[in-house]
Amino acid sequence: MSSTLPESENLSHKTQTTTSNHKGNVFAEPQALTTTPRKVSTQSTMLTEIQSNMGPLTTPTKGKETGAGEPWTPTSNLKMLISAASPEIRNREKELCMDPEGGDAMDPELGEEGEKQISRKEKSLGLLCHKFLARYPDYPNPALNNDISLDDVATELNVERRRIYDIMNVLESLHIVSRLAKNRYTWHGRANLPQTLAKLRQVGEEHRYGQQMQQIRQRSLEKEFDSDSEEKENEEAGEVEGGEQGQKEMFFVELPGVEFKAASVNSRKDKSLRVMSQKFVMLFLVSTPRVVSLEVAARILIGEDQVVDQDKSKFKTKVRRLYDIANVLRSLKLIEKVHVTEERGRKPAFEWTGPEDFPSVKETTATTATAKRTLESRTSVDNCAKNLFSSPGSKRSFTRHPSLIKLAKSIQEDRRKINSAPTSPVKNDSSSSEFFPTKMAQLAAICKIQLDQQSNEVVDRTPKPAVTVTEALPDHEQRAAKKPVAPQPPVLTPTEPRASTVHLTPQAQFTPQPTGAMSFHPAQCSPLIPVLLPQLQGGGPYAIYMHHSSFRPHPLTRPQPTSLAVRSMTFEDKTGRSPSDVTVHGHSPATNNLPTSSPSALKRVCSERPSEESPFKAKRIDPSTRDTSPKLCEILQARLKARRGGLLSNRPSPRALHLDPEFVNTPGSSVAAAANQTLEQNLETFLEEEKVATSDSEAGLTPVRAVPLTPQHLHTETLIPTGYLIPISQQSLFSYKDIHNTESSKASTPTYNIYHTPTAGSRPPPIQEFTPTGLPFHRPPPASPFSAPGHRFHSPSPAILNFTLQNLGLIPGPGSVPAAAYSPGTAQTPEHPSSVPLPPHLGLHQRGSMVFVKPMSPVPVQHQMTGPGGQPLTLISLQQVTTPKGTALAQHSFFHTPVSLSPLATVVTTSHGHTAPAGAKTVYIPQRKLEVTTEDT
DNA sequence: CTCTCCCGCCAAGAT
DNA sequence: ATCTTGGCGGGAGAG
Repeated sequence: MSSTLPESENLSHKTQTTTSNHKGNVFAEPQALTTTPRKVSTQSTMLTEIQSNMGPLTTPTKGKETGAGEPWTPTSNLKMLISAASPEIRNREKELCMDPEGGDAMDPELGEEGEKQISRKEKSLGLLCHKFLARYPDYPNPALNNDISLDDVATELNVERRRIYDIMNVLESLHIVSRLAKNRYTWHGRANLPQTLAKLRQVGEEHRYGQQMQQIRQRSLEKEFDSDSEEKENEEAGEVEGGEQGQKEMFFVELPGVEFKAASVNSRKDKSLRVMSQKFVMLFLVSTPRVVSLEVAARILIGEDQVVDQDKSKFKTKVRRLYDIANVLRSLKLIEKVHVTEERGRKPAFEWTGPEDFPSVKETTATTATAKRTLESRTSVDNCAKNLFSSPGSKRSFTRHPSLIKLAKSIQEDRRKINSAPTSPVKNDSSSSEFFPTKMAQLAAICKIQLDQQSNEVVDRTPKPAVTVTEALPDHEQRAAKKPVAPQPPVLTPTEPRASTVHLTPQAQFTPQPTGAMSFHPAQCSPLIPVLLPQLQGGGPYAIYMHHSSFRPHPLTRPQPTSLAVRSMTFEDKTGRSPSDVTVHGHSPATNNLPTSSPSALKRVCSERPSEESPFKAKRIDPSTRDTSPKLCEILQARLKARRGGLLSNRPSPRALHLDPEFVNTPGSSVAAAANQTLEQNLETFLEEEKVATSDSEAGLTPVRAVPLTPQHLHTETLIPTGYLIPISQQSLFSYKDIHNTESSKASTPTYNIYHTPTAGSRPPPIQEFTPTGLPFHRPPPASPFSAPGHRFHSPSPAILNFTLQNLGLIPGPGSVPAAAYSPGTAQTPEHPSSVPLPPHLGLHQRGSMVFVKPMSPVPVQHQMTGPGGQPLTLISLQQVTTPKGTALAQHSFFHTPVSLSPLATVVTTSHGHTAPAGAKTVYIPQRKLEVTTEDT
């Protein structure tokens, strides 16, 4: 109420008389209207809208305000709500992570205070971004259409379009969204983030940003000494860096595999925001302390151009932009503001709080190499497609045209098919992977997230050691605490204002650093919780990218695995024992792995840094590529796709959607079917495994399965578990990892983990602790050596054991259905008895059926979803129980398909370092399956 | 004061 | 020509 409104605003307000048009599609915000018509509120909103009037017709253009009958903008409510929330809260949110609950604010009618003070903060880009992010899940189900309409968003959030562009540009730079067409963007969420970061890091290294930063820092010091405040200077220094020269300007870095965002790149010389944002992120990724001061960043960013002049103005402008970017990144929780106290004083800076892991560069490179190969082989067609879309530089003309994009996609598909051809050895080209990887990644991510969430509760991020950070910390801590579990976020329709607040909650969940944070957690909490996590490494798609720049000759020579090991399982111990038909192709030395990670953290658990993994992945990939498996995958994939398309319509409920539809649908796929039959036998074994797994899941154990895959394959994965979460104990995971890394690495053994669904209960962290021994099953008695104390992770998951045993023949096997019986889970789960919602029976016995959990997105993604209630869909919908077949298939596919590891896998793998004495533990699991695949074919 | 960074003009491109 | 994107920098709020 206070009168003090910014005058301008008041003035500006125009009535938004424009009520009239709204295009239909826009959904209106339901709610709306709040009582308070506050003029105040109106202010900004209206502005934007006005012009729009004209637009109505053809394009949906800006909507005017939602028409709804009320003139008042619905959004205004939002604002009000927000403002209503106490400022402190708001701040807190901003600073803290997201916050969870948040809910407070809303109800009050708020009418009262209204917007009154809309302090600048309320309008901050960061807050806006938050609101924006709250509307979409971090890991959206790829199946859904995750389109974002700028108009709608602008309307709903009640901001000018201009502001949305700022956000979108940054998000696009991280591949969180990609531009589809004119007013449309597609939401990818964080699924691609790991890849993107890996890529950016790589590029950053190539550009030697680290060095440049160093130089700049030094320079500045020198200057100081000198006395200067002025800047005279030497550009030379800048030039020296030279890094720039090389690249001159870098273009927008894309993830080829992922989607081509081709369109996006376009025009406007890609100067700014987008590129700037990427560079900025790169700085963090390459700088050792992970802290980058604004000044340094600005300098580097300016760099290319004329370092020389360094006008103050230019600098200033750059800084402004950096703030804009930083605000968005902050909302993403990738960075946090801090102050660096340097010699002279404290300077504003930002610290990276995002994921550290993600596939290391190496991987990337490896990938790259692979890609190269691929390229070589690639057909011209491919190239064309790629070039058109991927490379920014060239072809701008096409860029935005939607039709082209489609064309390109179709081409790629074709290509894919071609590749799949048996003969072609090569294959995997990045491009083909396109979405799939993404999807996979997403799925994986989802799982991961859930895990994270669970783990998070307790955890916090470790304090960062170095950096002199003076401020902010407190908040962070709090934020760390974010909400643990799932919440049920009230799902609101996006439109709703209130919702926004609410949304936060959900977001929080997601956000909580699924990606990055993890690293931290481990350190602290590790003891109890398993955090595990996963880093997502790669999100799967590693293989994909190709960088122009990066081609390096890395010939990775890897032995190709002749065998197709499709999946390998590992189980502990028994080193030799594993029936390996799996091929272990030589293990690579896997040397790397250095954990950059915190030394301190070490807890064994934590230890695993993803980075290490990289090697593995690469290897895995390779094999897979070569292997037949890819083919299968492709085929399946193709089918799936086809099917998917059809199916989509079918899907019953939205929830189902969340899960991967494809997955569900699968049954239909002829291929799969065929496979089934043939496979069945084999499958059964698998099934059992599964069952076990399931049961385990409850228990908390995770069985792992690995399958090699190439990115392309990934999509196949889709089949897999996307939605499917099963609880697992982390420990088991780790152990697997270890195993893998050592030897199996090469053999691609992806593992997949099962997580519990959140709903399922939050399983308490402690669970991990229990050793598998509890299991009903026995472990293989003999070999227990692995159990040796040293290993950090003790026992392998029972499931695995079972599996192996079965294979070995020790256990009865498939025939008996025992899964349920086995279900170790029951026995084990100590903790949350109650929690378990999905009891064994569900998962377990339905063989086919899997438990699906809704992926996290509480948020109603698309408007469409509202339904199920805002509730997060909880859980589990069993999938189609009805369709038995389908389910069955699904499973099969599940097994068969080479799974990508993607993030999940990575997770698993991580721990190398720790692994104890290596040799002993590693166990390989036999994978049988390839056969299956082969058969199919 | 400095740090942040909102606002929105207005141009470049797309249509 | 209109609309969409988005560079850019004035200038004001926050600290």
